Amino acid sequence: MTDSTRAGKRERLAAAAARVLHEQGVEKTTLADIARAADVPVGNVYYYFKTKDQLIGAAIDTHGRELETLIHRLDRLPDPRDRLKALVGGWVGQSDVTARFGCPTGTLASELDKRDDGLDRAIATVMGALLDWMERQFAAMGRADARELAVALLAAYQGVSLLTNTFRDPALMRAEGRRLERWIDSLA
Amino acid sequence: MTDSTRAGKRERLAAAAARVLHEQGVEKTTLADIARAADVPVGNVYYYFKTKDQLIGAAIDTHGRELETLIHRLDRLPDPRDRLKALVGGWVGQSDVTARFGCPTGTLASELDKRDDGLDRAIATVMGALLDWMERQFAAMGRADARELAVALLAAYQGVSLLTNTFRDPALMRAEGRRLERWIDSLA
DNA sequence: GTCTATAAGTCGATAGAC
DNA sequence: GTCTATCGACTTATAGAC
Repeated sequence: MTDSTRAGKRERLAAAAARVLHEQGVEKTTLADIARAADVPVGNVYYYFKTKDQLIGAAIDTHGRELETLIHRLDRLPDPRDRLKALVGGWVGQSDVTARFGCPTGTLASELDKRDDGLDRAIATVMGALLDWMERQFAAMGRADARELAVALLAAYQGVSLLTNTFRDPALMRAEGRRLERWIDSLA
Repeated sequence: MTDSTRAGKRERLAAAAARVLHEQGVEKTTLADIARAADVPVGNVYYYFKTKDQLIGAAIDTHGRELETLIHRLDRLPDPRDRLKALVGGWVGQSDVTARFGCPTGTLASELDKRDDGLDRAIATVMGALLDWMERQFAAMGRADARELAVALLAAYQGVSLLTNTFRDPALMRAEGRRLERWIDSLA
């Protein structure tokens, strides 16, 4: 089998893992679940990943790259205020998925914290990259308290994602999105 | 064995479950872990609870009663604004525990959502009771948008709890607490 | 390189001794 | 009523056939 096919299966497994881990949670997801979603035989997973942890790590990397792609798209907007509001708009656009499964990054971070492996540091790095980007936008708006505002905005999203998921009500996310856009506009 | 001792063991199991489930997470916690924490023989757990789910349900009830006790204490304060700020102050006081294990209610809600049983509705009820109480405080302050403000405040706490836990940094919770107190004061 | 069969271990739950 | 011994199901991981 050629290297390209081999790489294809590896990537398929990582992408399927990212999706299934979000929907079912880390502990409830078996390697069989991921293998089925990726259309790869169960026992064959270990040819590509030595342990389940390594596969989870690959899923985190995949998720991190998707988040980077989103950030690069937002960077095309000239005004940092518009970039932040576009980010909020993207969250609101995902409110139905969030009501069912929660925020992909947040639920993963919450679950991985309870495990002994070092994977919680990997998801913290992904979340830290988003936080740093948000801080740069607030700084470009001339705010001296950019870091604190970035934490507040990301926390507002993570929190309303949890409530949206707990009460299974996408309207919570939509209302909070409107409130956050007004808040961004109100900042000097 | 008398009924009082039996009730004592039941309550000890439920209280130990609430504590261990918060620290280790639902899926990582075995019945042996809970039995050990409650100082009850492992197999004997099934005399008091028919299934693991029933024991988790009892832990949720215990947690809900603790939250009710807190709310009753806050209700003694005459000003609704002071009640909300005292609630925030309580969150900040728990920032070290939150950095290690996250918010007890939030992590439980996030984990139970991934399970098939109906326990996610039970924790949603607990969280809904807190949300309703917060709404009443904002309404007493004369706010027509009391519900939306209650969602925003609870979301801010849940979100910063997740960030505090992910980055293992209690200072995040303390800074957000100060910001939220200023925000409450700023409301008409 | 790819996949099947199975080993090894864990956990929830039960049967039955005391 | 209390507790021990153990069953049965499930999951990760490996050995080895093709």
